[in-house]
Amino acid sequence: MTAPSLTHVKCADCPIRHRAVCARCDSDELELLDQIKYYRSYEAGQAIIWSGDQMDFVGSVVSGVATLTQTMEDGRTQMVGLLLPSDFVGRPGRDGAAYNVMATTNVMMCCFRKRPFEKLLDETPHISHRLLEMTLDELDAAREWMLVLGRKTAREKIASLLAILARRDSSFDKANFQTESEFELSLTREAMADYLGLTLETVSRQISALKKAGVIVLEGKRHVIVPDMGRLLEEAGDDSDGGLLA
Amino acid sequence: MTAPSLTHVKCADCPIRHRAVCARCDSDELELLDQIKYYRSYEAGQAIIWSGDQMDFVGSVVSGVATLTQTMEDGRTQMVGLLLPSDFVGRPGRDGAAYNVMATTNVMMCCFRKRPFEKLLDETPHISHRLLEMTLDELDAAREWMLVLGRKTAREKIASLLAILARRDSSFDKANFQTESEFELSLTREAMADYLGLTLETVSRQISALKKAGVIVLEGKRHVIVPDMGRLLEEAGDDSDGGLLA
DNA sequence: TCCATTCTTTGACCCAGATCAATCGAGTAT
DNA sequence: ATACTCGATTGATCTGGGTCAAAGAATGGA
Repeated sequence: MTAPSLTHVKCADCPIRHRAVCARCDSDELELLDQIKYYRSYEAGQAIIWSGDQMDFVGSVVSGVATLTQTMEDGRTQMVGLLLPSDFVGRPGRDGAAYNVMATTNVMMCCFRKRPFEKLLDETPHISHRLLEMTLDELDAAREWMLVLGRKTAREKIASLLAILARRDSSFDKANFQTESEFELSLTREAMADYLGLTLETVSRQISALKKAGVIVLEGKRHVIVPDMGRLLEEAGDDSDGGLLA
Repeated sequence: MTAPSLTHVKCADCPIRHRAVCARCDSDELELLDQIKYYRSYEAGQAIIWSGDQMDFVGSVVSGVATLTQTMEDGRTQMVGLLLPSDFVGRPGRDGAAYNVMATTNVMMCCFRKRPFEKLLDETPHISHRLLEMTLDELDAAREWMLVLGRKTAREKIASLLAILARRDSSFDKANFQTESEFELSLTREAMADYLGLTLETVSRQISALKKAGVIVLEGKRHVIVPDMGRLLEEAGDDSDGGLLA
């Protein structure tokens, strides 16, 4: 179940202690990866990639939060992915970007030049294997989100999003299942609305409602405390474990 | 762009002229595939897989239509994927099924026993490579559907679904772009509703509206004629090519 | 300090789509 | 024929969330 992580592998020579590809790589392969690797930072609000642009790299988020969004001509936008640290960006085998990628907070990306990375992929089965696994995980996540978008109420949508963020945030440790969690809410109300297929007003109202009901506690506007994760998952309409133990 | 298809490869010894894995395979590999391959048919309405079940095979749809659905405890259901001929089912590297898979019409599946298929995947980079490509395509499709679910009106949703079906149905040839299309609508109003995050009544009303507006013509309840694909795509809120030429 | 800007909250009202209910075929079993 | 079923249609009504509008926070210049 816990395959060698493609990310979050400590790396002695890397200032941010982040090796963005594969724990199973031998030192020659890591050498190759280092040669095609570079870091790049983006400021909050800045575009990382515009839909349709040529993409000459793939990579993964080291720190910060970025979003994948799709837009219709009339301006309606839908977030189709949330990129948290360790998430992969880019599509080997295709040049044009299919989505807008925006930095929500300041973002540090670990990038690999695309052509050499694709070459490496062809020559190194376990990297390609791991990438397949990650893509299948993303597909599962996207499909879970389709249920949220299609069938959940506004309140359930908000609770689902908060549950995801709580789960992904460092302070929540799923192995040592704890009922309390606490995290920084790095999305604006509008970004949440775009993720949930709602308006920002509805997001604000439902957050207030969850606050009033004691499901969450807000410190300031952005710091969220969840006194009881079970309660939050109930509000999200998830079955008891909410996929946390999956 | 048009990589060797994992499916739809003619196969002399196969009664349905469908080789479900890879055009680049050499004859030894095809031999191996044949050894782990079997066909299985399902009746309309029958479950192919229940969420949570052990899955001992992966495979692809040869004929018919199947659906991937997720269900909440209270019965709300959301279709998260539509499986048309050539679509792949199953997740190498995971045993439990994550969704319900239901046969909407009579379905013929080409199955591969899972363990040997995974072994083949490990040993045959181009199969694994092709599977990655297909998974990335599915991910794109899922994300496109998130936009539909989150931001489109009921009418646009119906038009989007009809456009997808028209595109996938044999009679529509995207290389030779034609303005008219015609296909069999193999989903009930309820199944469409589950795909679109609507109720079956709304689906029925919007189909009636599109019919009245001349966007589609119905012969009986299930045979759809689209006099002008451009018009349909407009109704779907898609940009002009609607991804048809992507 | 005082704007100005950006994000957020809250209120009042409205409407697209849900809900509830009745009816209408088209099979098909009796 | 008649009665049942299952899907589809259509109508009447209700409501969750959208829309429009105003007013609070928080931040950052000048």
